[in-house]
Amino acid sequence: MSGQPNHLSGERAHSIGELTREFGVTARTLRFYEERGLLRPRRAGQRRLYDRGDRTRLKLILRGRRLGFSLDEIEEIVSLYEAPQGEAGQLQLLLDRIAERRAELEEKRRDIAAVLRDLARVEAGCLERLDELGQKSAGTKRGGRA
Amino acid sequence: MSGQPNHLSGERAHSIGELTREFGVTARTLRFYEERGLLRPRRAGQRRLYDRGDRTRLKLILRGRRLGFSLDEIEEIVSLYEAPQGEAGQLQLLLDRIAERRAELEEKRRDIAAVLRDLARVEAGCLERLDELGQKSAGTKRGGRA
DNA sequence: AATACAGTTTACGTAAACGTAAACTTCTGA
DNA sequence: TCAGAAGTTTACGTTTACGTAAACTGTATT
Repeated sequence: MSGQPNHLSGERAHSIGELTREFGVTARTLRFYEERGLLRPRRAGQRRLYDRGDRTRLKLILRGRRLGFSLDEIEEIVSLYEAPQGEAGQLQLLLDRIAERRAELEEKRRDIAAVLRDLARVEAGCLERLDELGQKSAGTKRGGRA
Repeated sequence: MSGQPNHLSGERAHSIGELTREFGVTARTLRFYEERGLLRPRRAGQRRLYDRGDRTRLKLILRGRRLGFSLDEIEEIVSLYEAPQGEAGQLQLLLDRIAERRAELEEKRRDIAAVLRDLARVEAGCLERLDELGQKSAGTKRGGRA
């Protein structure tokens, strides 16, 4: 008899202020996401109460944001997670959309690899150059003459 | 005696139209990037001419864009590639900035891994469900009796 | 009762990254 | 010579993702 309604199991719900501190976003942002339909915290009177599910969703949202997805895209991605378990046709559509997203993500991954590689090259050049400088000035700095 | 000025070596320069087709961006975008200082094509009269260096920069820009970096950030990253070979202090600063960017990129990489993992889970659920459906309707569809 | 604090709604403001329209030039082929 | 294509500048418009200010509510503390 373990219930689904999270607010009945022993999970503390969080205020909007707690959420802002925990995730480093402003209250405005959380309200905006709610207005967009990305979050649906329940209410205690007027006050918003965020349970574990809301926090999970928020994590997903912020993850998508860091990856440069628009809120529309994020909505789509998050909705994939909470798919309605439809019939065969729906499932196939879902699989297709998953495949699309996967392709995008893998492109991003390649992009990241490329940038990291480039940065490594620049870094190597830097270190080499620093080494040269170290050679030349050996004796004239810190290690002077004693 | 191989010169640096690219337009002197045997490299064809490209018009703005060619660039738009090659990279799938609009002319407005290219002009905007130039206005922002991200690109500096030379001119033949009024017309812009993009050489290999410009195309390389554009690739970097678009890569950054796909990763969700702002144009400001992209400018910073691209500028790392064309560092001025300064003295020790400058080099150290450059190394620091490279480290920062690397950290960001690695966070993005983890984010991507997480989303891919989640998508894989959803996909597995889908396939399982599809399989169940396939079992139940076996015989009543396409594979009838024959 | 007064003050403070956290939260609420409503609404206008804004920065980034272009889109779009207007009016003009420059070259090229018929 | 003239139409059409490709390019140019100038300038205002648009979307996204919030920021910010105003005015109000509820609860707790002094």
